Amino acid sequence: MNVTPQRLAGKEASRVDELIDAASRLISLQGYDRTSVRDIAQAVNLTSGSMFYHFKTKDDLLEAVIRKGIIDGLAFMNQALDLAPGGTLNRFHALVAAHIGVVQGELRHFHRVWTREWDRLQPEARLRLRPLSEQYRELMNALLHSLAAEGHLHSDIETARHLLLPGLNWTPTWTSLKDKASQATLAEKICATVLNLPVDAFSDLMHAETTTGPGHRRTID
Amino acid sequence: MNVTPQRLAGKEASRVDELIDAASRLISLQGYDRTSVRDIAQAVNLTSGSMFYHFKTKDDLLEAVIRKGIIDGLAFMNQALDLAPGGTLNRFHALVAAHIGVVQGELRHFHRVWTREWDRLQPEARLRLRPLSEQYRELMNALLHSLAAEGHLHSDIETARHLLLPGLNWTPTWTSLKDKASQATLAEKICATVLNLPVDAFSDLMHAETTTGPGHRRTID
DNA sequence: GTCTATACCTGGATAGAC
DNA sequence: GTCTATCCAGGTATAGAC
Repeated sequence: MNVTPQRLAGKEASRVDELIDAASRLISLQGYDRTSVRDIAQAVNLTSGSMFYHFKTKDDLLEAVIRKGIIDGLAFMNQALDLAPGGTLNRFHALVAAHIGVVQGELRHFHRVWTREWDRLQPEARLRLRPLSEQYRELMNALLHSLAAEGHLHSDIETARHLLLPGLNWTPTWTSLKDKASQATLAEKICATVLNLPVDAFSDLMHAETTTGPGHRRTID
Repeated sequence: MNVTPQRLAGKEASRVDELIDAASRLISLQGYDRTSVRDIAQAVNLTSGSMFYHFKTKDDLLEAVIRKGIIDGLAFMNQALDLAPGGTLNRFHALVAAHIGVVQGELRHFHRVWTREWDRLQPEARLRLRPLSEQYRELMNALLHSLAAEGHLHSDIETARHLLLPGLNWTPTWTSLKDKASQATLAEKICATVLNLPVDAFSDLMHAETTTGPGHRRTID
């Protein structure tokens, strides 16, 4: 909403952006309460006093971190969907892989702050961010509906989402996958699990779909 | 391990127990860092100074809370398994329902502290508690293996557990179920989802098993 | 065992010089 | 915009009386 103080001139990240970045990293690693304003300011070579020029309170900074996390995450997910081959199974896999990318990749600190510190937010801040996070969840929801419509998913959709998302968000506690390839592999395993299939069976189904499938995206050319 | 100061005489909970109880509630609601020793002490009509007679540090109290949470949770789960009718699907449902009971019932504050504050523990404390929490996870693991052996579960077992447990633990964020009946209903929905079945189909399968099933528990009488 | 008093520290936030 | 200096609230933990 607000234009950054130094009228977003060239390329160098504004102080606000640097602060948001450093805060995401430190809060993700130490937790909000254990991360002092002094810590964060120091990380970008500022003194604590100067931080309050850019953010009125520490809580405001937290909100900014989470907002950026959701927005960047959404962009990442949408981009993955745009690049995904047609066919519901392929798109499902792409979305799951993308979410794993968010949770394990460069956005991982933002995402962890989002999920772990969400209820440290002031109630009004939660209200402001809610529509954004709904959008995120809705992406997954839509795909689960498609899976059901095409007869792949037989269970209750809400319940499936309630198992899938926390499970995905929790993956960093038992594995750490920085590269896209291993993220895609994990995504296959998880997609297969949601459909109660062996991984190979899911793989085959998915690839079959790309070449001969219902082709929601196939052009007629 | 240690006998409580007042040689565990009659029935009244010792001070230590009261403190652990109050701490679990407050920490669950406010988070560890935002809950002061003064808060906790006051909740059981003590002054902060007196608390340090029972626990050397605040960290020790946190460890005690989590330890009790795991131990009581284990007891609850084992009891549920003992009472469950024979048949793997029934036992699976009983275990899932029991875990929901832990997460949503009287032990919910303990469980939340366990999952949310685990990484605030000192590394040595984590090491001490690890064997206990492994035991808990192993209960679910064993049942997923049985499900696979009997041809109900086709996906990778580890992955299934990695989806199931966080999903279960996260239920309080979207629903609050205090009574056993609605907990059992939710458990059915979740079991069905793990097997990618409509709820009714799972229900039928499960009840069929009780009357005619493979009967691991049926006696020959 | 529990209280009171207090030492000691670190946190968020502000004021005013530059 | 950033720094320095500072205020003040609140935290953990200890000492010693009762």
